[in-house]
This record gives sequence, structure tokens and C-alpha cells, in this order.
Amino acid sequence: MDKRAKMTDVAALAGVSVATVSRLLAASGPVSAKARRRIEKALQATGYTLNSVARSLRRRESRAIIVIVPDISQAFFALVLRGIEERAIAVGYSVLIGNSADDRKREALYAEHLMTGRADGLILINGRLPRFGVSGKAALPPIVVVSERVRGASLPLVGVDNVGASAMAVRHLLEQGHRRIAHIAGSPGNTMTAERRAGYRRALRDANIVPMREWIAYGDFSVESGARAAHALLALPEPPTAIFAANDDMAIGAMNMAKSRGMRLPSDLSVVGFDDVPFAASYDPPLSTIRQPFFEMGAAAMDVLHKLLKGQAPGSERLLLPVQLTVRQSTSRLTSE
Amino acid sequence: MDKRAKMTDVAALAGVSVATVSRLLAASGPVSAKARRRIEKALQATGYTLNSVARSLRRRESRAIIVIVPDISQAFFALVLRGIEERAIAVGYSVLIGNSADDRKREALYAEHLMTGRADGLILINGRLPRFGVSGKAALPPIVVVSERVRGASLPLVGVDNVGASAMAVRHLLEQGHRRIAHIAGSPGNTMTAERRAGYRRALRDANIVPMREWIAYGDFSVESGARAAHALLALPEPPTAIFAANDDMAIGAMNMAKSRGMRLPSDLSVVGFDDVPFAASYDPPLSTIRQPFFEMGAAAMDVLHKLLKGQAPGSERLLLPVQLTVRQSTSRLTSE
DNA sequence: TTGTATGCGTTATCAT
DNA sequence: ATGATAACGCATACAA
Repeated sequence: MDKRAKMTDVAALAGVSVATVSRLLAASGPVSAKARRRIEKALQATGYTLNSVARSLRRRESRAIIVIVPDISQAFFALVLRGIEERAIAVGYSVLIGNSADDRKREALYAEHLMTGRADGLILINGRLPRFGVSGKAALPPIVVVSERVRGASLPLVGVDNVGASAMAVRHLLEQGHRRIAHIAGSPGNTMTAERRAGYRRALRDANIVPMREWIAYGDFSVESGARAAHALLALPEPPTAIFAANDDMAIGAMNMAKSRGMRLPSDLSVVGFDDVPFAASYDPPLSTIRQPFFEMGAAAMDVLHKLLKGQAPGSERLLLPVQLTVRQSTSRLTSE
Repeated sequence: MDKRAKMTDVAALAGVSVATVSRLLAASGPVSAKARRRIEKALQATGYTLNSVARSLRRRESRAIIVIVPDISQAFFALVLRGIEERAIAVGYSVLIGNSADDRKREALYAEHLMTGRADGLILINGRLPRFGVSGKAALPPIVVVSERVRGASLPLVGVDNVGASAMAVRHLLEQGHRRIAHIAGSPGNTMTAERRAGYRRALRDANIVPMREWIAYGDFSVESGARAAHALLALPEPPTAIFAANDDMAIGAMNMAKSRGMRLPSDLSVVGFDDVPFAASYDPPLSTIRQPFFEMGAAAMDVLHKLLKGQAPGSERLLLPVQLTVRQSTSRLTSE
């Protein structure tokens, strides 16, 4: 028991063949009660642990997946990741981090892991497909996309109905009597940006309000960009009485900007966000927002991937999870005008 | 190029032996220019990708590490993780997530990965050592600890000087004229809690202030616990004029509580946090806090681990990175009393 | 500089 | 129910 025991050692000590030991450990075949007892004793005695690399080589699977995200340190991604991890562990997979930092080289590097056998499947929370080596249009490995659709590829997706959710957020504002409702949109290129903007517009139109072009300001999902966008919006001749931001960070930036201009929240300005990151509830005032089921999205994505990994076609190409409008104190009835 | 090519195929196509191909790919021996050319052409033609599982088996190393954290979705851990990941990728390692959820079973499961060869080393941001199988006191695998010391084991650590940093935070408050300075401490069991509390006490004593027992309230590092602690503190007959919280989340909870009691910040109460999580700067008022070099801590931890992995003893057992007092608007001179 | 041959620790096939 | 043995794909000792 000096150097790490291998299956041969266990088998020798138990007086059986390696095949029998393997069958027991992998539950891949019959083993008599007697043999089982002897092997179990030998396992104890040797302190044996399976070499999972050898197993992987033989089985041609790594039982690991990789998750590519732009930035794990952002709450949204970290929360989804937790859901993935939780579910992965339950079905016997390990998860590798692929922090892409929006760098294509990095993405390609991580995609390589799929080709080299370090990972069996991929979850993309990235918005775009990495380049897979030079291997032309060979069959792609199992991939599931979370949240942000990737263009130009038809991959199973787990996300939310961004259009509907955004419309819901704006309807909340409308119900509070607001009419001049602005929107702080995300990065222009993004598909989520387009969807949330579409929901915003649709809700306004449904209320017979024509969405003015200048009511939309673009940011990049960061707090600072939200502040900048709000600055532009509040400088309008007829400033909005409410803002729907495409995510919580920008909503918070907007609120900071409003405060710095001496406005009171929510009386002077109502703000709704999107995500419900942990911090949203702790801001002053607590942010009304659309809660995305991060954890469940991650878990669902892993479930879909697991099906793919088992060789089953995914149940549905698009799995949209329900969101929830969470009303806190950043929104209120329109009073003065 | 139908099924995945292996080295044998490349070698055959290039008219050389697998050994030569291997030498080229691993840069492990001489290869003539001519052979190199032919092999490179064959690599192209076959679309070859290395099977890293086979390589791992042969080399007896996985080139992966695992990071055990209580909760990746907490900013602190996510940020350190980014540093780890960044450095790991640079030195050719993959990183496996081990979200322990403070569950010993989980920790043990992840520790198993080290024994089964899925990972070569471990970074612990967890505060305690997992149980490694039944293998008694066999040699531990390479382990580096980040931030929170683990008791009962002498492992290389990368962190900050919590005592000194806390004293610095409190000194800042003292310099602003505050005398009745309270402390919201973390979870009682924790070593960080003890260290930061010690720094708090030391700074007070150095200023010839005797730290009153009732000035310390305990939380659990969460926003809510910070609010509860502040509630108790502010209900004191002689309430503090300033609070030093052991982390930003609790500081924010405390500020929320103060506001809800109608206090103005920072004029009625100064608050200093610890960490400088991304959100600290976006709160109202922006939080004065001790900035921990998260990213650098992660990167440094990976560096130390890498040394261990290469068989070198770690340079120093305790690597303490410098923190920075970041003064924002949650602290101000004591005016009224 | 190159090739041959063996082993890394499992699993799976095929007999028995 | 069990055992012998051939892969899995790569790296290296050794010989050439």
C-alpha cells in the first residue's frame, strides 16, 4: 500500500481476476456474493482508488463538460454556473470552466477540449459559437446554449422569453400610470438586446403609445453605461417618468445618475431592471425587476446536455423558463407630471 | 478523415513512425526539418487532434486542477476564480469547479478527483480541508489555500493581512474623528472573523480607546445579517458613529438598516466594508472599503500551485498580498455628537 | 535523427 | 459467474 494500488493488485489480493473487480466497480456484470466480499476486503486493504483517466481512455468518454462564459465573475453567469454544476454532479459529470473574456482565441482553446477528449459536451453562455479546430463541418459535439441565442447555428437553447418578459416589465410601469417610458438597451449587436427592446416596444404599442426613437438609449450591460444612458434620457426636453433597463446593472447605474441629479426615487423616476441579481434587493431603493431563474436555467441546460450525451435528441429545441416580475420599491404610481 | 484520426494514421500518412510524430507534437525530441514538413502536412490532411486522455494516462498527469469554493455565485469567490483560471490557462492547466455548498460530502467527492487522477492539484477557498478517501495520512496532493486559513494543517496560503487591513480601516475612521466605532464581525467560527476583529481591536487600543464588548455584533457575512447586527448596534444607549464591517455585504446591510431608521449617510453614520466587491462602488453612498486583490490572489495561488506541481517546494508558506483602503462616500468626518 | 516495442490502468469480448 | 486477453492512443527506453 505504498504506491497507489491498481486493479491488478486488488484482484491478486482477492484471488480473482481483474475482470471481476472491474465488473464489481463498474456494476457492469454479475459478481458472486463471495467474490464481492473478498474484493471489498481487498479494496479496503489496498486503499484502492480507480484511475479515472484509464477508464476514460477505455470508455472513450471523459464524463466532464465545459462551460464557456464571457466572465464568471458576473453574477448572471456565476448563478447559472451554479445550476449547471449542481445538476452535473448529480448525473456524474465534472464541469470545467471556460472563461472566454470575449476572446475568440480563448473560445477556440476551450472548444479544443472537446476535440481532445477532455470534455464530452459544451454549454455556451456566450452568444456565439467557437471555432472548432480546422475540422470543417464535421459533426459538432453535444452543445447546449443558455440565455443568449447564437446566430447562424441551430442549437438547443435554454432561456427565457425575453420579449414577453420585457413587455411584462413595461406593462407594470404602464399600470402605474406611466406613459413616457424610456428603455436602456444592451449592447447593440446582441440578440437579447433586440428581444428585450422588442418587448418594450410591443408593450407600448399595445397601450397605444408610439415608442419614440429618442426614448431608447444604448448601453453595454454595465453599471456605468446605464448611468450614461440615463444621463442622455433625463436630458430630453420631455424626460421620461420611468425607465425599463435591459438588465439590473444598467438599472442601478440609471438610478445612481438620477440620484446624482437630485431626483427622488421612485417618486421622480420609476425604474425596472432585468435579472434580479442578488444585489438588486439590497439597493436603495430595492429594485423592481424581472427575475430570471438562473439556477433552474443552468440545471435545465445540463439536463438537456445530458440527454444529448446519452445520444438522445433533445426534447425541444427551445426551452423557455418562466420569469417573474418582482415588484420592489424602485417603481411607484405616477403622481405629479 | 471520417473517424477521428490518431497518431498512427498521421505517422502512416507521413511515412514516419509514431514516435517521430509524438516527438514533434510534444517537442520532446529531435525531428528533422524534412520529417517535420511531412508530418505537418499529414496533420492537416487528417485533421488530427491529440487525444489528451491517452496522453494523461501515459504521462500520469491530467493537467487539470480543481478549485473548491463554498459558492461560486458569491462575488468574492468568483473573482478569485477568475484569477486562478487566467493563470491556469497560461501555464497549460484546465480548471474544474468544485462548488462545495459547505457540504462535506461534496468536498470529499471533489477531493476524490485528486485521487482518481482527474485533477493534479487543488486550490481551497473553503476554510477547511476535505477528507481524502480512507487513505489515512498518505501524502497529500499539491494543495494551496486562498484567503481563509485552514486549521489543523500547514498548507501554503495566499491571502491578505486581515489584521493589518482591518486596523487600517478602523484607523481611517479614527482619523475622521470617530471614537465610538462598532464592528460587525463575520461568522464566529471563522478564522477571518477572528483576524479582522483583532485588527479592529488593535486599532482602537492603539488610539487609546478601550473596545467595548457591546460594540461588536456578529453576522454571517450576508447582507441580512449585516442589517440585523446594525439594528442591535444602533439600539445601543450610546450608539456608534461609525461601523467597520468585516465584509461589504454586511456593510451594505448595515447601511440599509441605518437608512430605514431615517439616518443619513455618511453624516449620521460612517461605514467601512471589506472586500470591494464590484457592487460596493455602485451603492448609494458608494462604500468606503478595503480592496482585496481578488484576481491577483487567484493568480498567485495558481502560481504557487504550479510550483508544487512541478515538484518544487513553495517559495514561502504564506503569501500576503497588499490591500488598499478605498475611500468613497460612506465615510465622513464626525461633525455633530 | 529515427524506429521498435512496451506499458500506462481500465474495460469489454469471448471463452470457459 | 469467472478469467484470459486484446484494445484504448500516446510516450518513452532503447536500439539502430
